[in-house]
Amino acid sequence: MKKTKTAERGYHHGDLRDALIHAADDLLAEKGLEGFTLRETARRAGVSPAAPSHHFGGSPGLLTEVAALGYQELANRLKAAGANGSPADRLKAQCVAYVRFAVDFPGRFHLMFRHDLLLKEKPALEAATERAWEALAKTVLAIRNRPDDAELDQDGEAMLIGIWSTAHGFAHLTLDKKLARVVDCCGEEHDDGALETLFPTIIDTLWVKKLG
Amino acid sequence: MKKTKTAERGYHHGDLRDALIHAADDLLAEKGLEGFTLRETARRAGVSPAAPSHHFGGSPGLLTEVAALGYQELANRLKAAGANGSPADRLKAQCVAYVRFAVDFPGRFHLMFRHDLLLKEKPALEAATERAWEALAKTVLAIRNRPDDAELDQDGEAMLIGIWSTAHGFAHLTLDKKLARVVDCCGEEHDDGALETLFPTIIDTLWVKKLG
DNA sequence: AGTTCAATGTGAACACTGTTCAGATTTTCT
DNA sequence: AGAAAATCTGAACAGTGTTCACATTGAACT
Repeated sequence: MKKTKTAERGYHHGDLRDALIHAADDLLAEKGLEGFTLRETARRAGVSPAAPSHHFGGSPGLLTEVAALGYQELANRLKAAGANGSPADRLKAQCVAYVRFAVDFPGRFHLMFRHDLLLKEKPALEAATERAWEALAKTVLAIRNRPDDAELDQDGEAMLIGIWSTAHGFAHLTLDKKLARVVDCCGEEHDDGALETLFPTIIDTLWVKKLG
Repeated sequence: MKKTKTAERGYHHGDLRDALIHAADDLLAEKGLEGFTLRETARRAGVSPAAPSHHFGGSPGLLTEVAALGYQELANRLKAAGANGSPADRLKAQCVAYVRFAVDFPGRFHLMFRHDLLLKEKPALEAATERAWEALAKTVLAIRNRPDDAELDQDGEAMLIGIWSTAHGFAHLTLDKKLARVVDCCGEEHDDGALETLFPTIIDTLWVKKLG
């Protein structure tokens, strides 16, 4: 069965798989994606450099697992943000939640969209992606006065892609500090300032104003 | 003076600087950003592995030069797309041009927004970025019925950021194949299909409809 | 002209990286 | 118990970016 009393300093770690995933996630949070290293992950888990490749078949295998975790967290936040309020409020809250996730976890976020580092066919990743996607889709359905479990029609999909693109692009530009020049005139906390005030305004004028 | 008859197989290459930049650009076009290597760039230019670092001080120095080239090309395309037509048409054309640039040069595009690989303070990069930015700004000014050389007010900047975010996010999602699931129902050439039909529709309903 | 001098490029080293693979170690199954 | 499967190691390999003493060259200055 599962080793519940593991991590006793044995030759066998017990649940090295999870330990490696979390070590990689921690490393991503500390040093960012560009600071990530398979060997450093192994070092933190206290195992040999070859151990991760043994469990995950290589670097992409491990990173895919971390990315799936990221999509899980993102889906949770999107669901929470889309829980209450009018459809317009839910939409706005979800867009802000999307960007806030990127700002809170830049390493995870960058990883999640680096398809050159991931194994896209992995079911864990696909399922987690689907959950995040559906959280947004439900809000679009609500906006368009459709039942919660309906299929998105073509206009709905276009709207969803547009919303996603706007949030995704804003997140990327924020992380790449491309908005600093524009925003630094408004206040010191430019990241939060742009996210908490400017970005909701954009979403509002873009998607919400035309609904009323 | 400048060696015009260079590349005669001498110890001194003559204009190795430009040769390295173009070798790197070619490599990016062939293998993408993840396939880029400083040593391979040197190999293609027919020089030793240490030569690039000597000229550019390291990998980021060289890549920054390539990124500046990319911003130049992007700015040219944006300017061309925003040359004729109504403000709304110009906006739509520029957004499509933005995404088309990303699809045509994924290596360059990815590089241009990887601030961890670039030296942001380099003037060549800053100037080229500014040119691209201004091409979009002029269109926003036209939409808002302001003179061509006016300053963007706060609403204008919000609009510009929103437009940029939408195009940027759509470009990223397209390159990361995140839209395949949605678009593959519409046709085989899904990339071009989404870019030439779906994306203009999105921009249209987002930004243009509210102008008339 | 000849000689200095800075620029330009080399080649070998260094400290890394991801990956592979035979073998050591441990658990699990029969 | 013994056999088989799972787990982890340690050393290798090819490849990377970067550094540094040293070669080579073109230009500038007497």
